[in-house]
Formats: sequence, structure tokens, C-alpha cells
Amino acid sequence: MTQGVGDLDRSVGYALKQAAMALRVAMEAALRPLALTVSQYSCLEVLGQRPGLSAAELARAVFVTRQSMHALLLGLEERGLLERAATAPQGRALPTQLTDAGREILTEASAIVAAVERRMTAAFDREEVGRFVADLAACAEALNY
Amino acid sequence: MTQGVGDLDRSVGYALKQAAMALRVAMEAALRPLALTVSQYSCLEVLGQRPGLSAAELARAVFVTRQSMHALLLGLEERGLLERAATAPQGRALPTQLTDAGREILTEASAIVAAVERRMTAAFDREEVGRFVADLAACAEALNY
DNA sequence: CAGCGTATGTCAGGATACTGACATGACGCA
DNA sequence: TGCGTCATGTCAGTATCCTGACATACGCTG
Repeated sequence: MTQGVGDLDRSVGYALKQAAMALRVAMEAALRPLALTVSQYSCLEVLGQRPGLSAAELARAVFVTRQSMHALLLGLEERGLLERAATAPQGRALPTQLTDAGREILTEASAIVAAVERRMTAAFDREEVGRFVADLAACAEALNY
Repeated sequence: MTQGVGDLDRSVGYALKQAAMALRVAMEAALRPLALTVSQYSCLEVLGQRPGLSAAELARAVFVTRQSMHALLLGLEERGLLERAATAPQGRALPTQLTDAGREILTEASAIVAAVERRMTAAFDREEVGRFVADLAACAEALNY
């Protein structure tokens, strides 16, 4: 028999949505002094770990569309935080790289975000955090067949 | 010492965002046949469990603003899924209730969403799900001081 | 070599949620 | 009674993200 969701407080989806929203709000507040949105920070973070990515690759990594990433990159480029190749070395993909200013603000932002994550998981020990992350990854995987 | 986020695959925030996004996408796809958005479903679900709530109370329960909930309710009311008192019994709050059609579609939607949640947590046993939900709630709580 | 499929960058339009603002009604307090 | 505060409903404007579309560039295949 199929049943309904039942009590919201016991719903996995509700809890997941609530936790994700709390994290997003906390990150927005923490990043506001740097004038960075969560999407902008995510873009910088991915770019810091994997320099030379194209806009489309960045979009997939950050879970937004190419179009959103395009607008996002324009803003970050105008602020001098990253630079894009003027011409495509191959195909149409334009490699993107952080500037010195970009790496600098990323260092600050990354520390801020790490602090938020530590606050979120302050009640967990190292092992519990690992299991929690694995569970989250398993959830995402199970939904993306 | 403050450190950065490190490898994204080991970041709690990244995993949480990814799982929440996968769930949202899966729910949107599952609810599309009923022509319900996730926010609309959430509204109906809360209203089914707590009839008579005002728009402002619903907004807080669903984590949207009063204004968003207002527009959302107009759409659901026009579809005949819920009805709002024409005059306020007290104060300005207008109690909202599901119609028969609303309860009917909620039953379907709730089963659909429950199926998505089961798919998401298919690899967990009952105990693991409970712990997982508790962990999520602890994360949300730790961020809302 | 021509054609097809795929990936990318970019432009335009629309949906959704938010912030700001205003009016109204209830309540507490001097 | 009158005033200040708060909660609610509602309107307007804005931001953000999405879908749709088009042109371009590469790779594969007949």
C-alpha cells in the first residue's frame, strides 16, 4: 500500500529541505560582507579547485544552467575576480581562470564558509560527519538514476 | 587556524545542497502530472495537517514570504483546491481550508512524494532513516541560533 | 566530402520568490 | 480614551533563475 507523507516532522524531505535552507540563509548572511552570493562563491570555489573550466562545465558543477552561469561570470569578470580567454583555443569553450583578486577573495570566502559548515556540524564528531556526508551523497545518487 | 572548504566532495555543505537539489528536481518531475509545484504541494500538505491556518502562518511553515504565499494561494483558490474565509473572524487573518478537490489531489500528491522519499532512502533501514532525519534537524537547529 | 549529432556561448522572454511599502485591525498601556 | 506596537493582507518593483531559441564549432559516419 502507498501511504502519504505523514507527520511533516518525521519526513526526510522536509528535514532535508529545512537543513538546506538554513545552510543557504547562513551562507548568504556570512558572505554578505564580501558582497558575494552563494552561487558566486560556489563558482569561485570550483574555479579555484579546477582552473580553466568553461562556463558550461562550471554551470554543471554549481548546479545552475549555462545561462545563469553566463550572467554570473559577467558580474565576476567585471569585478576583476576572474578572466576569460577572449578566443576559444578549441571548440567554443572559453577557459576561465581566477585573477589574483579572485584568489584573494576566495581565500576569505572559503574560510567563512568553512566556519559556517563547522557551526552546522558542531555536534558531530569526525566519524559522524563522514557518515552524514555519505548518506547525503547516497540520497542524491538514488534520485539520479 | 581557519582553513578553507577543501575538496568539494568532502564538503558537508556541497553534499547537502546536492541532495536537496536532487530531491527538489525529483519532486518537481513527480508532481508535474498533477500540475503542482513543490511550493504548492507543500502548502496543501501543511494545510491538510493543520486546517484553518492563515496565509502568514502557512508562509512560515513552508519557508516562503507572506507575499509569495499570497500569490500561491490565489492560484490554488482559483483551481478550487482551497477556500479562504471572505471576512476575518478576528484580526485580519483569513483562515484557509482545503476543499474536497484539494483533499483529493493532496492524497495523490502525498503518495507521490512519499514514493520519491522512499526511493531516496531506499538504501537505508528504518533506524538509519531516523538517525539521518535527526542529523538533518540538528544541522538546521545549529544554524538558527 | 556532406550530413548529422553534440556541446558551447549568447540573447530574449517568462516564472517565481524576494524586498519595500501601505492600509487595516487587534492588543497593551498610560 | 488615545497612542504605539505588532500582525496580517495586499500592491508594486526587482532580482534571480529557468526554458526556449539560435548560431557556431567540433567529431563521427556514411
